[in-house]
Amino acid sequence: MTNPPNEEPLGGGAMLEASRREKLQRLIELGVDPWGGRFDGHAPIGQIRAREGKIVVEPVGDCATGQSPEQHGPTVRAAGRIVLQRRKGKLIFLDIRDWTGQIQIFVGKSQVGNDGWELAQCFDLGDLVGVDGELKRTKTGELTVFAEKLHFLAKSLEPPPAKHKGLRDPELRQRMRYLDLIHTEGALERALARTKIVQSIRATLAGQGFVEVEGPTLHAIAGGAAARPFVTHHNALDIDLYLRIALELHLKRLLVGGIERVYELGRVYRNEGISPRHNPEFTMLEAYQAYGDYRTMMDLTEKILADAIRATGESLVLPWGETQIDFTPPFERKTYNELFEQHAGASPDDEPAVRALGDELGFVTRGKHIDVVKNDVFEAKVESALTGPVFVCDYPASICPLTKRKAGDPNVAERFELFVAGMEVANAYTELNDPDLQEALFNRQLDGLAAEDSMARMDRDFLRALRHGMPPAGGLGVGIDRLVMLLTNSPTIREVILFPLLRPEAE
RNA sequence: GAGGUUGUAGCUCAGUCGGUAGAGCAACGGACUUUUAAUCCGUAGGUCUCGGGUUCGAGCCCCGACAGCCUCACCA
Repeated sequence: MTNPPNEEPLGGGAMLEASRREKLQRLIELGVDPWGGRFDGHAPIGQIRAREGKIVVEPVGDCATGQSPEQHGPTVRAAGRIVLQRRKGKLIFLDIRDWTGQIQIFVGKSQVGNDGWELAQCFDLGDLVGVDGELKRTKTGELTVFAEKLHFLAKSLEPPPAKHKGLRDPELRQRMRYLDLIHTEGALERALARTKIVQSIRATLAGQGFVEVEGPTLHAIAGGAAARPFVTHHNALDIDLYLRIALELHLKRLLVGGIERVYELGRVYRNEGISPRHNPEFTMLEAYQAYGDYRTMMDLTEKILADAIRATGESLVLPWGETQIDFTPPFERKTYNELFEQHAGASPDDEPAVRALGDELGFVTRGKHIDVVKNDVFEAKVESALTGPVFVCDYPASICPLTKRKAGDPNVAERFELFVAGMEVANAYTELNDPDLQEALFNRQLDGLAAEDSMARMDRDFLRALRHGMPPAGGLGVGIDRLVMLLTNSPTIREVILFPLLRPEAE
């Protein structure tokens, strides 16, 4: 390539793009639209590969002379992105990839003719092309489409990453997820696995008679969880609104309204930090079943998980890092106190010992309710030990403001959290439907929590709904992103969220 | 928000003691009709993240900013 005179020599990146633009120009001169158009009748590459058995080998000639036998294969049409290119004189070997697989294309000058050969001279790595040809094997046995006609479908003007190492920089992988999906081993599969999991969850719930609804994402009162909300503003009404932090309170209104099995699977927003397990927007499932309780939701949880794993085509024993997790139901069921005793090294009923543990761990314990201290200790000492899957059952009532108390023991709430690999992936209650107790719990400031962080925002309409009578019910929440992490062996939430929050790119 | 760590060609990465900026892939030119990360010959490509400072001299040392990652905090 020569630079026009009187112009600055191009830098590396600009030079790479210029060479591609030159080929784009050449395509136009050949009368080819570099941006292609509708391309009918092509088969997914995975399906094309499955037709390998249709290749017929006729041993013509003499085997003794080493003459290669004649092959006849099916005529196929494929479309995909060029991911590798090997030019060898008047031959080109292309590897093209679509979302079902990858296959080699043989382009010979005499086989595709001068027009086809000229077209192939305009190919760059990353271009999208189509091909008609015969499916056969090469001398070395590689399944190959022997091109008879080439089609240009779209030009790629940016150079792709290093052809085998791909994108390594996690920042680039997240900012340019499109490149990550193309070039990172397993990235596309993981994205599609997430879709399969979500589809499976919807199918399981539908099979159990649940209906899906869409609650509001803009809330006047952000309730249903203890989290700081994002604030936004409605201009016409001139009011501040909050992005929802949970689905709970509106779904329960629908329970009052007679939608007896109801769920929502959608995005919630929490104005908090980012970590390998947290993204400010994440996907939550909440499901409510009238006349059930938290045990009903345990069975449902097991079914949702087992179905989802089967939907991804995996066995119920899944790899997780260096270890494995067995998701075969039923999952272990242990009480909170039992696990506390086992892993924290103190009796949960021995208040001085629990407080001492809290002090030891560096928590502020003074003036805090014993259950808050106990839960701090639990989170620090017990949760990480729960490789699970294990249902942690029967939480201290005072840290569960939306949960029904156990009959005969007002200090214990009918709640479970499902832990796997030290992560909470599900949280379920026997839902509190006593409006007076609910109001009292909203009113009671939880010890040690600032008002803006607590559940203590009063949603009066929700209480009014409860006063109209909510059926006793079981409710379940599942963090979909974390579930997908576990089911796809992904160490960070950023691997399973296509576009995680990043600071804006500097200009 | 705090601490640690990383930032060098389009991508992946080297860069010694502070002394003229390196490789592989990709690109460009050439050879090659069954390659497999093709090979071989040649060419070009740099605001060393940004801004200060120390120094005769900074990719390297110091200060600050920006961004990613890790740990912690908030939280699920």
